[in-house]
Amino acid sequence: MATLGELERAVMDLLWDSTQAQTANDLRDLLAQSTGDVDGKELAVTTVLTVLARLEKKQLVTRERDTRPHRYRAVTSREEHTVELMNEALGNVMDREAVLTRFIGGISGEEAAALRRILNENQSA
Amino acid sequence: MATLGELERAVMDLLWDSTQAQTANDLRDLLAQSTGDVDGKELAVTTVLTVLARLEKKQLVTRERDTRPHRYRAVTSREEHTVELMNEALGNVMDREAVLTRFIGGISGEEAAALRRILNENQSA
DNA sequence: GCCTAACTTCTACAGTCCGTAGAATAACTT
DNA sequence: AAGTTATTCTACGGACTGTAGAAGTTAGGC
Repeated sequence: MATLGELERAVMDLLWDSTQAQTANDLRDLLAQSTGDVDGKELAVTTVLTVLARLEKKQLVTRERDTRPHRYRAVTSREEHTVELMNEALGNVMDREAVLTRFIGGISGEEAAALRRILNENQSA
Repeated sequence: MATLGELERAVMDLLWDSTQAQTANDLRDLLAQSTGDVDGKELAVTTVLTVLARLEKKQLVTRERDTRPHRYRAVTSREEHTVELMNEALGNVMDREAVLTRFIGGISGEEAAALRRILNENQSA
């Protein structure tokens, strides 16, 4: 699935956090703000466009080509994407159960409880 | 955690599949065989050594420096490594429960059953 | 109908990572 | 000491990422 670079990741985070489709200019401004640091660094808009084009090629974003400033949106939710990553990690392994056992051993009691709930719901469905 | 290249991954797979620590020469031979293809391509041993050095820097392998041909072994099991990857993927997300819900939706009934078992064991422990 | 301002695409370059391996160096063996 | 075997250094090409200027395109104003 190819891992994301830092800026690519930042852009995806912005797209995931907004249901609206965003223009490159919007994203550039949001990036300038969201860098926590007060360094108000503004990227060139072409930089953002390049990154968006690459994300589009990776099929992580789509763009509306009919509106004039093109508008971009994430193809899948952050959660869906995360699940894909998890499955990708799991993909190479033969003993999936062993992995899941360890994985569960590491999650919080709350989450374990949630998992139990989820599993039981699915079971009865 | 940095994603592995193809050769790095192949080397890790060999190390994970053998409890014995392996020398670079052993690994070179194993790689030549395990490439499925009959192309018996043998890498230069220095290539294998370079990759091992990089994996060591990434803290995925350790080497015994006292034996003369150094011997290399994986630091963690494949399963442990996979869990780390999964947690890394999960790390950026706020709504972990949503991810886990989707994740579970995608696994087989068998695995779901195994999960239930595991969760219940851990609960009573 | 043409011009300008806004927008998009093309091209480019430096930095990092990976596959690959020769050259140089170090360590045994006899 | 010389030869053999193993390790480290150095290097290079290709891919990917951050970055952005240059060139091309489009739509609305005059």
